[in-house]
Amino acid sequence: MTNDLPLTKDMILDAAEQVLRRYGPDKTSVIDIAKFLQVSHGTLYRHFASKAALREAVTERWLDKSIAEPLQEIADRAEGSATEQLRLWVETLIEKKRMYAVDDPEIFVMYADVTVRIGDMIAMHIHRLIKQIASIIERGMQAGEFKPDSADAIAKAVFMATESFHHPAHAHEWSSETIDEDFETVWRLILSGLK
Amino acid sequence: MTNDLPLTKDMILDAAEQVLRRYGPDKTSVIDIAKFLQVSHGTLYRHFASKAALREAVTERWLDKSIAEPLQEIADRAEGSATEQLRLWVETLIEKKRMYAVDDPEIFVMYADVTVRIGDMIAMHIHRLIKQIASIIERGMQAGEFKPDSADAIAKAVFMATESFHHPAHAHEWSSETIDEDFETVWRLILSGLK
DNA sequence: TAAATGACAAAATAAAGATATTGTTATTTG
DNA sequence: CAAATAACAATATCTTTATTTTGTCATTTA
Repeated sequence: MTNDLPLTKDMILDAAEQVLRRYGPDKTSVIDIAKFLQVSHGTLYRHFASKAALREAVTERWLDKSIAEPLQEIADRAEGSATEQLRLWVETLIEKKRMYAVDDPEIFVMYADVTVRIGDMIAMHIHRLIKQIASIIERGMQAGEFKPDSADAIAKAVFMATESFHHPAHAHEWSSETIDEDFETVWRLILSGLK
Repeated sequence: MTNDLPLTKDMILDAAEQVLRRYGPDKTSVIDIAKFLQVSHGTLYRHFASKAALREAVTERWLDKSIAEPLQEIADRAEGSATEQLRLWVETLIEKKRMYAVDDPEIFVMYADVTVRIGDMIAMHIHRLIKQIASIIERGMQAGEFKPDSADAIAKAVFMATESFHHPAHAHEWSSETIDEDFETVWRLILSGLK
């Protein structure tokens, strides 16, 4: 088809994300995405093995740029109190999840969907986040701010102990009136375990 | 119908539970349950407002006798270390959930189902469990074993911080090889917050 | 000749009609 | 007359068929 080529993976992902957002995950076909790009749908199979693979790629890219990267920026700051840094990191994770659940429901649903079936991709995403926490905790331990221990194990525990506040299966609880004070109490509990 | 009457709510719940267990939640109709009891299906509507109400009642009774009551027994013990008692209580909760997820999958699915939609009934069940934790923590505080604080708030925090290990949405994670050490680390984190 | 196409089979989804279930109530029965 | 029934309407589920979508691949195009 006469068109501004070449067609890249990223162009397809951009198109897929837009169409997915407009029609929702249930109603978008790969033909819809191909139409949007003005190519034949067969072409997309040259770039992605299956519709599922395409959806996964959209979700993965979204997780990276919307969640992991902004958090990485926080985790990389190597000055000031690790306690405050850790708190900011977890608060930001929670805030972003809450925000996207409301503001970007179609993509959030796709993410929640792959999460409950725990795909490889989600496992890697979570692993990356836990590594970020570990790096903050490690710094806090070296500064004598946190008591010495296995940073990796503690990081995973911090992630798990706060799952009520960021795991998509609990999204319906996030509209509770007491959710913020609940987090506050959990946080105090966790924090005194670190000190 | 010529039968050993009268028909009680509990008889219906017994029958419903058996039929539900045999056919699974998707495949059992109220006609199936009525057949099992050798009564007309209309009769069941004399005792329960709807099929949903009947299913809820089955789930509620199961939660009470399989989860809340055994835990109540542990929470009521007023001797020995509150630390150990709290640990036993939480371990028992986790162990029972894991066990029923495998051994009683049909009922567990019904329970998981009403949980994600957080019905009133589940909210009450959770409230009851948190009260049990609070009573243990209160005793620990009075004995000087835990530092003084709002027992109710802390109890909720303990419940929430351990949800990865007992909330049905996380059931698929329970087969992880590291689940026990993960819990161990979370528990240490929480416990030092109590002391 | 690398990339896209279009024609095709297989699989999934949608639509329509038939069947079964849920829920109500007037009637029956012990 | 209290409790169960049986007949009924409204809803939901299943079944069958038609349509669409997914995925493959031989052919075309730049």
